[in-house]
Amino acid sequence: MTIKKHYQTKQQLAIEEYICSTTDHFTVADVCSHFRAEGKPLGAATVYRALERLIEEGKVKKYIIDEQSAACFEYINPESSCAEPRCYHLKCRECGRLVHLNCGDIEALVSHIHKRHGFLIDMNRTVFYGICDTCSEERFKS
Amino acid sequence: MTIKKHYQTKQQLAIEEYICSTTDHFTVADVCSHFRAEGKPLGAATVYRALERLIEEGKVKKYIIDEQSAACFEYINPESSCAEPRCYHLKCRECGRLVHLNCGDIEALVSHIHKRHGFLIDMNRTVFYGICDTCSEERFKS
DNA sequence: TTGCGTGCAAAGGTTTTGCATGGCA
DNA sequence: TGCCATGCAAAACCTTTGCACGCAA
Repeated sequence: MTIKKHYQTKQQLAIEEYICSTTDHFTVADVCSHFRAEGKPLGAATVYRALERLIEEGKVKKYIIDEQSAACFEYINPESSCAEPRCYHLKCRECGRLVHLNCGDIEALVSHIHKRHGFLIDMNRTVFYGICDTCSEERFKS
Repeated sequence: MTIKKHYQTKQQLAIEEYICSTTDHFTVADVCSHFRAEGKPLGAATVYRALERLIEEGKVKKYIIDEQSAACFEYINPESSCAEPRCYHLKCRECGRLVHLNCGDIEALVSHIHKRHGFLIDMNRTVFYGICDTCSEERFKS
């Protein structure tokens, strides 16, 4: 296996700059329409390929919200707590909020499952789905 | 809103009988090819519609494994362990295999995160991504 | 007889791939 | 100059929908 060279292109920089400016999650269609509106259209394939690379670099995460709508992506700020290896992600199904969690118990579980069940979980690719505290309080009120 | 009548057809009975016999998860394509092999082909639309109904009835669960492969379904035997909430899913990024895991430690973690971090994880929607034992052995060999 | 279910094909949407061209190093 | 990235279109894929026909009740 050979190491692939990585060229830095205008499109890639533009994409990264744009997604850095987003505070929320975005889809490939969002990125495309943003650049189309600026008169500098980008092919969807280019966006998919750029995001794929950013995912490998750990700068972007991909979320499956539901299987027949477009995938959601999110920029991971390298200076935020997410740059730490002990940062796990919880996604609220209700409000869509992404919660960061730093919890040693998760590491313990990953270790346990590796030793006892032979499966090595990659927490950078895994997202817990559920309901956040705010939304569960909302539910009780109504 | 009117209540819809529910006709019991041969196809629906056949589908339910087949998926009862599965111990694992299955896709719509699996169901179709099973009946095609038996010389009694079923339209995919029929299978989707039948499963949709079974989901409403609580007999089947649908898992989103990843957004561009087919959805996974699973029969919920009312008497089996899967009726319990202790059935978790691990997806191998290498071979794509979906592994079932029954591990009390996961429940403990879910409980811990709920109590200490206020987030209620829904394990029916959460899939752990990683590398399975078979694939990690393959890696060391090469 | 009523009206739901089926089956086929077509449409819908997202994502991937092929290939010629353009651009980075 | 070598090779990767881009862009366009086509393909691949899963899933839904429309419509005529069949079949359960």
